[in-house]
Amino acid sequence: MFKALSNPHRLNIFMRLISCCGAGTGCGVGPEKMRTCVGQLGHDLGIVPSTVSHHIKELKQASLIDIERDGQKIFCRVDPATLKALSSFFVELHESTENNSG
Amino acid sequence: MFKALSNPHRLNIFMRLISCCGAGTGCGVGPEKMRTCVGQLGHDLGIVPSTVSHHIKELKQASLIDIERDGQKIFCRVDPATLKALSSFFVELHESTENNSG
DNA sequence: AGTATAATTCAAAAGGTGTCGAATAATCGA
DNA sequence: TCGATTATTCGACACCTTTTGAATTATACT
Repeated sequence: MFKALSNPHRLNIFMRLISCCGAGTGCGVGPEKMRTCVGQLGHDLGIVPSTVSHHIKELKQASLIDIERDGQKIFCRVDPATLKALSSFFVELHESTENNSG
Repeated sequence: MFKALSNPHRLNIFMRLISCCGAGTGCGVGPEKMRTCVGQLGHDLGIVPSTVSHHIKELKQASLIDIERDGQKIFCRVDPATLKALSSFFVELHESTENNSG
């Protein structure tokens, strides 16, 4: 997961997905302005489709995002379970060190 | 920071520092069993000193750890501010998506 | 079927990363 | 100062990543 987030483009994609659509809602659901597809991500980030596709695959393999086809387009959303796990992971690390410092 | 944690050896070092010593206490303080130096990390992980040194530098540059010399040895500790920042970062991401899903 | 749109796969080039041994620097103890 | 211990720097090599264009696959529309 850290490896997936270590690339600036992938982190951008991840943050974009966080802000454009809730982790539980999924992209492609709701009005058009809440949708984000692979092509749109590439256009906004200034990278060609093949590169976006590669990064999307990496994020998916790391379980950071889910993908779903809707017609010709493929929509992405953050995986809520993974985000929650990441959050818990760091909270627990932080708490474990807080205990030792007092 | 994600780049620094993306390497298995560096993540191992980071986790070792988390568990062996509190982020606020620092290594090299307290009884010997709570100390962890560069050489010990290398011995436990099965990698040569030069490689450990390289990884330590990467972690330090990412502000994930602090280093401190104590005699011949160099002791490491987790940077508490960075760990707290990481924790807050994911907690906020998680909360922002929780709001959207309801 | 034929065309257009969207995304993936593939091969290749360019650059980055991880690893180690040898050499170097820093510290301690005698 | 000398030798031992500890860690860093450097050079080199192998491997991995990122990126792109061209070709391919999948879908939609007529």
